[in-house]
Amino acid sequence: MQKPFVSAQEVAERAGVSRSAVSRTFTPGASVSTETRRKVMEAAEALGYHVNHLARGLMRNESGIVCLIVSDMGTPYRSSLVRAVTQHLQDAGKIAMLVNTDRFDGSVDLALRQAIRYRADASIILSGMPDKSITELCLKNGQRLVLINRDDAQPGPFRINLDDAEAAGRVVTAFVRAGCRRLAFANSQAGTPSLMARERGFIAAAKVLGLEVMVERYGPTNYASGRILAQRLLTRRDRPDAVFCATDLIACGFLDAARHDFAISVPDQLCLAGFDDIEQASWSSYQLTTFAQPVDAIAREAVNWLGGDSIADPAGSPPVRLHADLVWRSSIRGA
Amino acid sequence: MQKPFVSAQEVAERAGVSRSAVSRTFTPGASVSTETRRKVMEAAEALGYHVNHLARGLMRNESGIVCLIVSDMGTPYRSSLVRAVTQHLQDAGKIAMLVNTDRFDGSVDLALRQAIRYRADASIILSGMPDKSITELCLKNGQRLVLINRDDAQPGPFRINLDDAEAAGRVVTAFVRAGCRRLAFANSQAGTPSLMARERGFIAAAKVLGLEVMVERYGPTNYASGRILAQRLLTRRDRPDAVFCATDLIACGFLDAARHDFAISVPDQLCLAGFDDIEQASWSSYQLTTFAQPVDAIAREAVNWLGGDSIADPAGSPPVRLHADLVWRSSIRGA
DNA sequence: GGGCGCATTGCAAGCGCGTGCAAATGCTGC
DNA sequence: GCAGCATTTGCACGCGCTTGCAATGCGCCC
Repeated sequence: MQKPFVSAQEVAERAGVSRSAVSRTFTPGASVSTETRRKVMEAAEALGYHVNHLARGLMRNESGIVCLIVSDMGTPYRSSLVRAVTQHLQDAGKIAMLVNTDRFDGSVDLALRQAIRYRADASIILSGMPDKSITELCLKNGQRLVLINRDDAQPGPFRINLDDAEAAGRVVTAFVRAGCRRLAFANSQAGTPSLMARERGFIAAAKVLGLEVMVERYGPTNYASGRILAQRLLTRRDRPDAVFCATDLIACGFLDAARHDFAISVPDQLCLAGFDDIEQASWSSYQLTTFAQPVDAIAREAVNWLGGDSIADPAGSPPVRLHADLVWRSSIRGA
Repeated sequence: MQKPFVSAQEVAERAGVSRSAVSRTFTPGASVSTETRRKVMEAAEALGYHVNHLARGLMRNESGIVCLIVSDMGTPYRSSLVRAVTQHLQDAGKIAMLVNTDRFDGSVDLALRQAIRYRADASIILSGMPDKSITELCLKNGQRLVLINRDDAQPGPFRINLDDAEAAGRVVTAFVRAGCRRLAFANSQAGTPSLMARERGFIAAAKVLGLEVMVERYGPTNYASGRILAQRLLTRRDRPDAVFCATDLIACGFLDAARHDFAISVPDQLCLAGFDDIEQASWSSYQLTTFAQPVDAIAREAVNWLGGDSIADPAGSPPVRLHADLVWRSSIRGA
């Protein structure tokens, strides 16, 4: 199709050595004399030679490619996670392949197939849930699998989760300490494991203190849903005085609706908390009290595991559980 | 390193055909009888066979990989662009490889080297500017190059730009129509071609109407810079009554500072415009009048060009120039 | 029945690379 | 000078795939 790239062969000829010498020059830890190495490097430089990683991957059975499977990557939290993961992958000498699964359900499976085709060393799933059969196919082929924030029972993949439920408990404490009694949880209808864990944790912690929780669920996990949820919760006769939003995006929408549509003052008349600590949460129009996703730690954990000899534990290890710090801002009284 | 994947060889044996038959079955347009195709498919299914795209790329001299070179991908505009591009690439049967260049200067060159190593069919540069020598290396090797929103004179790559200057002119009109006379431009210090084009266009259009423009530049292109820029511009004796921010992110910061730190009402006392139309611009706390980046059109344009036989025009074609629609919201009076 | 054209199939070469193995080289010590 | 050793080098094979070419089989028409 196109002019072929320069090959090791050509470099070898120009340098007056064998092709293996070239190969070895670019293979760390191989045996080459400094003299031939110099000659090879010189020729390579002159010709603009770069090792063909496709061919190398073929030989080594290790492509260096890691597949990132993501939906909603235009979203602040997701994009920051993608950023962190690619950064850590690069630092580890690997490269990220990005697959977008926005389009339709089942595209996670398609994405994993794509990962297999390109012989990715691993796939990191940031959203959605693959079919059991396909994950098994991946694992059987020696492809590593990382699931981030999607704690299903499914064993085999390496899983990284947050202490969602425990975090939700901390919010209850904060709300009650601020004098709130009418608690509500604003969730999306996505039903993601981590979202549900927050919801359950919130309800459970409230129950311990003898408090009921109004739960409302609507739409996808975004700003618009937050507005709708506010509409629903703030028009109730027993209007809540404290709302935990499953996500910062929802919280932003909720807060905007509360202030602008209902003229409710936050935090005086209404306490609000979110989750993720997206950048917007810190903007002065929001100043949202929220939980910080340890994005960097998540990425580090995932990439480290990929590097390690994790064959030791045969798919039986429990999920890694990371801590989400509570970031105090002014959407809850009495910081 | 790891259990090898199942190969075409094994499928062939199981199906009782030759390896070529398997290959042809998975090559669209190749000559295979329906009977053998069936047998092959059956065996492939049973064994969980997937064509090795690394090997295929080796033969065809066409990997199907397109390298995306990005910085600040946690940012709303950038991430939405990445999203759109990967989506279009997937629809075109290609796959995106993501390289993050946040770390340091010169990493764009490193990224392009990486693209060459993986024999990417093309590289799309969304941020930063590669060295001339390295782009030449890419082009010489038959790798296609797309530059988005970085209009440097450098010919060779395919370039997609917006009508930044013209858009800036429209803002001036809107400001003047709203009765503003003291115009300002709030820019970052990044000095990106498109940012500078907006600045120059704004100044030029104002001059035509006999108006001077106060220009302030500070820091990177983000919210925090917007706040600082507000600090600088709004403490002037001849405080501006209309500010065009180079970016929505800057505009958000500027608006927040104006409202919360200076108790200035927008748009009554101050008209504001941004650029990009990030999601936050539509949030009710901002309601920013801004220019919509035609993200989808940009992505489509780029991917289409990759598909076409663009060898026809030998690097001499002028940049494609797309139009940025003005989105009217309430940060300028008199919509 | 034989010759012809066509669709299908298998063979084998080759894409660019890594690597085991054996040959070659350099060096040391006697 | 030569055996003995360590280091370096080249050869050749194979990774999984595509594809040109020749061989095979089939149906068709004269």
